[in-house]
Amino acid sequence: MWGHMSETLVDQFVETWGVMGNSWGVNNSVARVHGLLIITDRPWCIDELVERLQISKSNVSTSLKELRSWNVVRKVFLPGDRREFYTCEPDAWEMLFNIMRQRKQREFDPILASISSTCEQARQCPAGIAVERLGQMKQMLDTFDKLAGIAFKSETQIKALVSLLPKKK
Amino acid sequence: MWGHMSETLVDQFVETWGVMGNSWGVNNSVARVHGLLIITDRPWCIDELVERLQISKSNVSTSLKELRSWNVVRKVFLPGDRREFYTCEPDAWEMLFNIMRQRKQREFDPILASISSTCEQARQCPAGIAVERLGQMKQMLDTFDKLAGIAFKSETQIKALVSLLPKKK
DNA sequence: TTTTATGTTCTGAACATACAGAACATTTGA
DNA sequence: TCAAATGTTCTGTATGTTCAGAACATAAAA
Repeated sequence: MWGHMSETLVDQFVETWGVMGNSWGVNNSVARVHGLLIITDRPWCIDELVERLQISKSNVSTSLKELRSWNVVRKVFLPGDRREFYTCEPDAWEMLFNIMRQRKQREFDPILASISSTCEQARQCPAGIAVERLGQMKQMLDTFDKLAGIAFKSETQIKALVSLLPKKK
Repeated sequence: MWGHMSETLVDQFVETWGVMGNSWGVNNSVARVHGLLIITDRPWCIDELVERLQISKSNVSTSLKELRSWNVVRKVFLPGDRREFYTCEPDAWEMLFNIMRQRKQREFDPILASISSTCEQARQCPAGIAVERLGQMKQMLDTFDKLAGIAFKSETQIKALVSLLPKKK
């Protein structure tokens, strides 16, 4: 009806996306819902997702909430239908950048702040291995921070650059 | 005895490193052992770690095994001591690259293989949204694979490049 | 050999996470 | 109003993870 790929192949992709989520600390259901939205690229409502993925409505509901908080999924309304439909960011790279931005903000920035604070306190200590190592770590995190800043600011250029890489292996 | 930084600051760093591990799917004990080895930069034996971190010997033992499997910690023998000591990779960037290499191999490569296989099977299907999206995903993962290959091969240059970035915020 | 020092693996209890179903809330149409 | 449709949040159970202590293994010293 919406695509021409067999159900089995869609399942295969959804399954793989779920496994990938696991590696990255994303709940399996969340990742599978996301995978299905990605591969089918059309709006789904909750009950359809329940039926297709065979998971509970509450699970689908919370998974969608999570996905929206990562800015990779959004609500859409279909004319003449009062149900809420969900669809994912259509551009794969844009999706990736959204996720990276969020993760940096939630998981990296607080760590950098914490290390910086420890580093600051350590300035009163006499020099030594520990102080030196702490500085090294902070410097590495700072570099990461800077690189991320550059990448997120020049997103369009990065995507253009990436598209210039040879396509075929 | 080994450094001049206060115990409290070491604890602070170890704690932060543990939290950071959590974000990245690394067990808290594993990350804390690693954090302590990083910040003190000297060989520790199991019983010392038990005493310092107040966790069980079995926990320390398995944590060290895990860290060795990531190539970020290695055994060393001190002359006249039959205990096994453990120390971490001294270069922060080298450490990061080791971890990235391992994670790519364990968590990314199998996903890429799986998606590629699905993609291959989909070539017999008539064109459609799903097939197109699948191709997009594969292309993105391929690009990542290529970039990682380049980065790991030119590790030294990357490190040099990174060191050229302005140091202060 | 036996004992002691050192490390690893096994086991069960405590803790955390995932998730279905129930209960609740809200909106729309009768 | 009330009933039906749609979504969200709560609650208890099942499943998975973490980790201390016990049991086991190995090697050095006595």
